[in-house]
Amino acid sequence: MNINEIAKLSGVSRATVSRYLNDGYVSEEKKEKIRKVIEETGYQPSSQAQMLRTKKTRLVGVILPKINSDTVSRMVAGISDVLAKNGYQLLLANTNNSVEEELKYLNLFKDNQVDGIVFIATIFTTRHKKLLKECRVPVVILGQHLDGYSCVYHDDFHASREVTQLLLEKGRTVGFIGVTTKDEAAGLGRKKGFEAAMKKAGNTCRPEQMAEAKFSIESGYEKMKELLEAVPQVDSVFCATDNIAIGAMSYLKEIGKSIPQDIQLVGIGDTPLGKLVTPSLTTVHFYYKTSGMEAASMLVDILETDRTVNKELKMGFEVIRKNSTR
Amino acid sequence: MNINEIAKLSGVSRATVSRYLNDGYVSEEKKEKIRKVIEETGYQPSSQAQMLRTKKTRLVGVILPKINSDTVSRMVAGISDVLAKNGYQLLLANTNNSVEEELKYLNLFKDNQVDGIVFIATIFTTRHKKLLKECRVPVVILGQHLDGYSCVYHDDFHASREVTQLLLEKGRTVGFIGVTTKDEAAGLGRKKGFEAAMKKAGNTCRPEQMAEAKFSIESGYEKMKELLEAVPQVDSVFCATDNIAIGAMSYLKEIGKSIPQDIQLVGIGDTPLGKLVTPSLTTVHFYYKTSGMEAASMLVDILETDRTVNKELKMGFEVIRKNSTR
DNA sequence: GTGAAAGCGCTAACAC
DNA sequence: GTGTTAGCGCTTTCAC
Repeated sequence: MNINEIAKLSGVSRATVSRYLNDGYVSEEKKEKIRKVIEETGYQPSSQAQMLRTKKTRLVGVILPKINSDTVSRMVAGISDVLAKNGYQLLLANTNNSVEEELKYLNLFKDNQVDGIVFIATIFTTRHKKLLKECRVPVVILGQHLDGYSCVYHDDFHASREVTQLLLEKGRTVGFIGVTTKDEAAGLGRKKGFEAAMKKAGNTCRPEQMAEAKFSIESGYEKMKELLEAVPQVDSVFCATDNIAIGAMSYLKEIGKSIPQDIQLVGIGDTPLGKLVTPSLTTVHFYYKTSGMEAASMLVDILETDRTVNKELKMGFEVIRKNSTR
Repeated sequence: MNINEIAKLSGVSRATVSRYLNDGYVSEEKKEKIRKVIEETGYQPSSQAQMLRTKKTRLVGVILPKINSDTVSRMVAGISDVLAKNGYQLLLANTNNSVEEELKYLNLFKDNQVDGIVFIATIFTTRHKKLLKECRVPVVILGQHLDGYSCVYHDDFHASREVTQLLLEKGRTVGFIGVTTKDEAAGLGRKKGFEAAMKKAGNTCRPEQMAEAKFSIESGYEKMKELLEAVPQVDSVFCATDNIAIGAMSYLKEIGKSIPQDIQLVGIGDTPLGKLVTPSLTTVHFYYKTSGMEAASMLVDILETDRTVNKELKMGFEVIRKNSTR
């Protein structure tokens, strides 16, 4: 069933059917005829032919490191809602945290496989930047900030600083468990926020009080152990993610430390887990789903208006004070 | 940059370039020339034109109820891996648990928008079945069983039965908190498994010992409260999902019941949360990511071999005995 | 308002 | 092995 058959059955030319489907510049009488035929046949225009002809795919590529992650899947939920509402479809590219895969998809998408890209980035290598520059379709970066590109990101610096200040209200010796600073947002941004708060309070953090974990509960457990062995007098610990904090908490409970009396803890991210551990975790809520919606809106806006001006949107946050702090 | 320009630059016809790109039936000499031109120009064939010409999109539509859910996102991770490995791309359709949206996407995909569909289903209405029958592209159903269709599903019945048996080892009065039986898998299947175990043990479960919750922690909390008020002597509770069990647990802890001494609990799903609550939750592990991989493999197999025979794959499970049972 | 005709970029007969 | 040619299904001038 194609447009020619519909035209024949309706007794009009295929151009008229096309007009009916698009601008609607058709007499009422023929409109009605065509409508009826389409309804009877269940005709759907071939999106492939439309794509070829119009050079628009109405597809948005979403490149992300890991779909089965709480934060990422929330972002995708937001992206998906906005795209659907605007008549775009979502092409999902899961890179499994591999830089090579990221580059592969960026390269695949960059020449009009899709109309636009939402890139949930982790780190930017020079190869990333090169490919991004070569991109012939608009890109919005989500979760990271990159100069010269439209992006939606979280205020890691201030979130981290505020939550550290909370620790400092009742803390003397503060430990830090971060993640790799190659990650500008969760790594570098949160570390700087932590340091800013410490400096302002006139407190110091020697290198042995600082550890670098992976993004996992297990790693949080390990690093907490190492940190406490190196600096037994620690009475407060900043963890760059909730998962790390939860791992740290489980180690502390295991060795009989009471939280927050002996040691207080904070995380960042406000994951479901953090609400359920005992004591519940003091953390920062980031609006992940909302940021996904914002990024998608930004992209749709660029797509619909051919605007080229870059926007940078820093999302707010909320400190969630629970029972893991004194 | 299109195939004509590449042909001109390489000094061959565009058919030869096409052969180079596809079957490779080209002399070494010309191969080399074409290779060089493609490398220099960074040419990528237009996938839209290929789709139109070949009637293959190399796209698989994945229809799912909610992407930001632990089980679904794990399935998608598995699907995504297998599709990528086989050169397919993943078109994500998030229905937000709306039947209308499900039908919309099924309708959208059914006439060759995509080469195949993975449908992570919840419930099947007659309209679902009608649309599925009209589908001109292969469909694999994931997470539910539907006669006459290829599907990959979890053994809810036996999982539920086994975990109930575990409760019955040390339990007398067993409560049940399920979910809607419109959901054949998590609702009906698990309920039947529970009842089978009860019957076999010569135990009975009166209506007031059975509740129906939504898929949320909050709902588990509510239903546990109602159940305990209706039947105070309950000493064991079967919960159809981990989240429900976690909600139930938080209510029980709140009113000072000790788990598992006063009341023992089981869930199903082995979610990350269940490992972290205190006491850790006895549950059943389903291989969600693996089932996603299996479903995608099944679909790819159908796509590559034009086979039409339906397969039904029931995935195994593992009972995870933790500390919420006596 | 409507139809004829061109052509998007590619693949697949077919002829050589 | 290679080139010529037709045509996938649609949209978009252009002329009427």
